[in-house]
Amino acid sequence: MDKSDKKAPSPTKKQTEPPAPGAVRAKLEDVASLAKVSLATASRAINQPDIVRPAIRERVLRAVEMLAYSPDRMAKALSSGRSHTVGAVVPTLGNAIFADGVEALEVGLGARGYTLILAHSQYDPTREFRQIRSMLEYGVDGLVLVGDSFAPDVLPLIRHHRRPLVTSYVCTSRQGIPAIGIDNRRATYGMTRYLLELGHREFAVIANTGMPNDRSQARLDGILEAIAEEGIRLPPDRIVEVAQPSIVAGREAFHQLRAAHPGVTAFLCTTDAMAVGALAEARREGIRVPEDISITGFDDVEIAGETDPALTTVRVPAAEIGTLAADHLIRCIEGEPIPMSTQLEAALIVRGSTGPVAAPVLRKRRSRAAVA
Amino acid sequence: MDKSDKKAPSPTKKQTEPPAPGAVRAKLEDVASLAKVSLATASRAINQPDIVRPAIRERVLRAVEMLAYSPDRMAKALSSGRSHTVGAVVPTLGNAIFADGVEALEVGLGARGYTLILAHSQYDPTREFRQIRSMLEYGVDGLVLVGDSFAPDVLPLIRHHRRPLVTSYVCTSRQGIPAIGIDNRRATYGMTRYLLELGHREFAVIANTGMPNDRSQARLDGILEAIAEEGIRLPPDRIVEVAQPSIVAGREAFHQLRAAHPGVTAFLCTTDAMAVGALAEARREGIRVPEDISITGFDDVEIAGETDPALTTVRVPAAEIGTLAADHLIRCIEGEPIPMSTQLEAALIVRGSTGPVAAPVLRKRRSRAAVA
DNA sequence: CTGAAAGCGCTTACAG
DNA sequence: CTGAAAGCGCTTACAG
Repeated sequence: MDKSDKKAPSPTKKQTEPPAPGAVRAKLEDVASLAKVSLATASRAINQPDIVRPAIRERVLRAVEMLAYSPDRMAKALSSGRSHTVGAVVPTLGNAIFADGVEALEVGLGARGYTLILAHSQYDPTREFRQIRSMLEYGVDGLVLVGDSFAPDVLPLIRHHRRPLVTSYVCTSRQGIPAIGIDNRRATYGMTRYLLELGHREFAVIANTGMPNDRSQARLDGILEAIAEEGIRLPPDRIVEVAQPSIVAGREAFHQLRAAHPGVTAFLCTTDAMAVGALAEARREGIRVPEDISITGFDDVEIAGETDPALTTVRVPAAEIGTLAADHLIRCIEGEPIPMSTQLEAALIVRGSTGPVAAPVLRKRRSRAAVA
Repeated sequence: MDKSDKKAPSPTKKQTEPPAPGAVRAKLEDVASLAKVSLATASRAINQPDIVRPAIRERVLRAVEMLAYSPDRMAKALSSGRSHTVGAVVPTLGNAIFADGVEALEVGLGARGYTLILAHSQYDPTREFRQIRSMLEYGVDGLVLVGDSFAPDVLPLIRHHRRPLVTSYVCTSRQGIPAIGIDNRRATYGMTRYLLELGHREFAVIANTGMPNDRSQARLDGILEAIAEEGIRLPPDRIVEVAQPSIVAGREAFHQLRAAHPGVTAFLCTTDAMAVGALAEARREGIRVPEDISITGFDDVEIAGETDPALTTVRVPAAEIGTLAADHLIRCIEGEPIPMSTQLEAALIVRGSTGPVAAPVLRKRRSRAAVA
């Protein structure tokens, strides 16, 4: 019954380390019999300590120690109906706001005994649907998603499995999903107003709306709304829609926009990565920022503060989103009420890449408008 | 027994979509009775189709369709002893090489029916240990880790659970773990030889070895080895060790090194992020790159190709590492043999941030050395 | 507060 | 090729 059939593996073995390598993993039954209690009591001593007499509890806990017992979570999940698992599907880990959000989510989940199951959709709704279905089959206790638009079957499927759901990076949902995030539209609206006050009237936008992306769409809408109030409309050829928000995509889009519309003074990007690319391309073409043109980003990733000039952008509180998503989802899983809408601040971060519009540009404006 | 107790939810309901929202999730037993076969046969028709008579198989599969049956993976795991789950713990998602690696890992796993359980350790061995233990309790079928140095109890624990293990971002392990990655030491050795051939003799290093990090340590060693062959030694104050490989950390380290050692002509960073910071700081201080000094990175993340000048660096094939890690681990789980060491190419990418050492610098060299 | 027993939803020898 | 039954390792009413 003891390890006497094994020679002492090493003379340094004296702490509570895993039992002999050959030993088989202990199960609750082993704990129970070693502690001379029933299975039920052993289970209770571990999971609801207060409900069992101290003396017995101690005996069980000691047995747990001795056997290096760790519960089989699959069995636990099957019998209790709860897997203590949460699924998250994000568009990509390549964008720091998602990487940071996922990190915070994992920490928040882990702190409360939940395990994270992660997948990324690459902005593809079909992939996203499959990931979600797979997680549901897996038995996740809840789901955190991104945004508010999904493949048509997604929500019915989740409801069918009766699993709570939380969405993130947006602050409201039209589909009745609790949301934790920012108001993307309002953020770019504010950003654009700031540019208008600086005197800008000629705008162009680089948006990663090439793939379904309601956050970027909302950002684009916020821009259009703000300039519309000043009577400015943006012809379609002043908006470049890219699929992946990369630096290179930003660089190319900027090059194209600048060539077609040399009179534009303000280039708004719906993502920092694209703005970094635009900035790099402007430098390469000898265009001075912010003297000749202004460029803005969105996200406030680390590099945004380190470019030359540093980028004016909007801060997305990614870690906070992840932390709150974990908290709200767990509360939801455990039957507590949570707010349907949690709006976090999306601060406008003004740095060196934006400035007052240069006087001469105003002259060009009318002629360009005529061309369009 | 049928859904006649519910009014038709909507007139558009005709495809194979989830059953009425109120319907309870079907289990294998429901499938079996609908198909008029035993539980065992239903199970076989789904999991080992070839072993069951075609007519019956069809009947079962039709029942699966009708009931929108999806197996309970927890139950499956408990009874089969395999969870079809793989755990991965990486230092952080903040570095693109890990984000990309995890993405590829997840894709590779998903393609073969495995689910990814993810955690990050923030370079903390104690956290890593806890994550691993939690995953093992969880019942993962295998583990992918990073590097070759772990908290002392990690390997015994994994062995105790008899779970296969693969490590990544290094190409060999002294602990007998199958490894998939690059030869970090050799990569910086090559990089340094290249700088030596350019005429550099005064070096400084910014390394993220502030936290345990055998990859960065190996990179540092490669540098020291190469210069040692030329009879050059690096005094400790020419090496700045930072904990987190951030842009800001690189900036500060560069500032400090440059102030203390103005004669240094080559600054090697063990990470692109730090090199980007160093580059930015050099620009701010009016130091020309590569005319006055050379700066190198490691990783070849996207931004490395977009700085001005673009960064000379080493390419880490992160996606390939993730893909191979998935493949090898699954093969290992399924009892197939795999190579113990898989070395991927770590190409030296020469770009604009490095150049021949400037003549005048050679003059300064001796006096500076005297100062040190 | 404790125990005997049923049950979670599957898989898989073991017989037929 | 198919079925009846045991079993995976826990939890949890239900009695005492």
